[in-house]
Amino acid sequence: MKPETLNFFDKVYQVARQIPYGRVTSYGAIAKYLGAPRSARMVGYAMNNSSGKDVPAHRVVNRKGLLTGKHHFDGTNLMQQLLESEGVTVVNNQIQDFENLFWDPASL
DNA sequence: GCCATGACAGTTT
DNA sequence: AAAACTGCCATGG
Repeated sequence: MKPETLNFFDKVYQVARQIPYGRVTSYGAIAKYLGAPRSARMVGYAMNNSSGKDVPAHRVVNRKGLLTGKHHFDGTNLMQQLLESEGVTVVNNQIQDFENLFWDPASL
């Protein structure tokens, strides 16, 4: 990865790191916070490259609270396990009470 | 430099 | 209301 490329990704990583314990956020929320509400897909793309980083990708889900990125984790239910380990209830790859657990980066 | 892909989101049928 | 389609933007080939 080139240093310039990290520009966008790094921003995503920084925001993702700000996600409090037991909280979740959506790609669109992060993208919007970064000033690129249309680049929600890029956020997920960045997460894919977050391997080896301190980025809690398991706390980032789509706007519906669905664990769309669970496929990118090692196991099949690893992402769900991590969330449940933080006190987040997940059923059928979907976060329960998502609206209540939702964390907006603008809340900083 | 153009074509294809993707962990989303919003709009339309 | 549910499902399908398109738009968007950055990355990789």
